[in-house]
Amino acid sequence: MTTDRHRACAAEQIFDQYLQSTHRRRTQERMMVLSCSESMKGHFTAEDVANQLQAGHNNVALATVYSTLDLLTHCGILTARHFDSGVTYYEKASTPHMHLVCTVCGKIRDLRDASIDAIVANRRFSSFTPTRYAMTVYGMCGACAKAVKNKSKSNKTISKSQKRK
Amino acid sequence: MTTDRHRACAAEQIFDQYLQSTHRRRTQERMMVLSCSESMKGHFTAEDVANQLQAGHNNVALATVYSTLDLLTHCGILTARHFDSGVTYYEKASTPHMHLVCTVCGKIRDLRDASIDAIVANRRFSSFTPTRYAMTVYGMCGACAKAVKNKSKSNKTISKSQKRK
DNA sequence: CTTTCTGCAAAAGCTTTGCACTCAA
DNA sequence: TTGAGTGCAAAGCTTTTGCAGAAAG
Repeated sequence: MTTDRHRACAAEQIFDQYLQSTHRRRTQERMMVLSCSESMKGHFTAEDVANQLQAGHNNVALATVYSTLDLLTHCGILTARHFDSGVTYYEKASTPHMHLVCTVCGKIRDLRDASIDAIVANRRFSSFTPTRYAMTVYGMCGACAKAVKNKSKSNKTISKSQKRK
Repeated sequence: MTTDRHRACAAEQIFDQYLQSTHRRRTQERMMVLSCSESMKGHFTAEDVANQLQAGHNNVALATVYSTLDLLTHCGILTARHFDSGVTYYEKASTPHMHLVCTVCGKIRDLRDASIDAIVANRRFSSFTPTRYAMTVYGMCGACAKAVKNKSKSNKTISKSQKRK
């Protein structure tokens, strides 16, 4: 709670400064997209943000959401991710970590592993200079494994909200 | 050379058997997409295949290319990859490996690292059961680093053929 | 012959762009 | 006041779908 609020506060300061230094305007829409992003749990899409804002009767055009998410990514508040679909997912920027993606229900879990970080940091890639890595492990989450075991006769129990494309 | 031809031969056998066992037809178009894929170096897109076939006066509709690449992926001849764009890249299936992607010119390099394989194979992910991983390291390739160093005044030397989206 | 596959074109899904109007500075 | 930002709609790109005609078995 407190941590989240602190983070949101810090994010606003970072964004303010970014807007100032790049001579952009501090519009209501941009601030709404920021606060909505900060309120999101885990991974979300541009459409998720637009929908959530709409639900709160704070309509912001999808095009504006996209452009603001782009700004938030550029100033380091968000990180953009691409998994096995054409959709761009955003998440609050944090320390490097890998993602566990369930290929059945689509759920995405974050997982930190120091040994991966160490490999990227210490390995030599000959003339290639690394700046960041994306590590995704695909498989089946516990819930889906249980569902498969329990009900092997009724096929496909994909929770609609999780399935994309 | 010889290895490539052997591989292509094996791929044709695998595909033939896959088509038979799934009661699909062995059409000229499917075989053309297969042989074109086998002749490709590194990573390629559906459009690359369609263009190459067209160049050889063997037109195959893009929709057919997509559907065949999908079959080839399902029977294990190709692997589909998604980097930081909405485009699907294909490559000949092989042992697990990571990708080095240059964020300047877009070049993709394969790199095998046993320690990554070992981490995924031996690590416990609590209730999550892994089936495969995708590890991508983003950064700058040697050629681009050199270009930046030599010509810091002339900006942007992105080779058109490599740049996507 | 029968049924699947292809080609073409149209549609779909995500994202970007163009333009007149709005509003932050 | 004024030019950057917004909303809306239209376009762009990659990928998928529908359907009449082609061809594999």
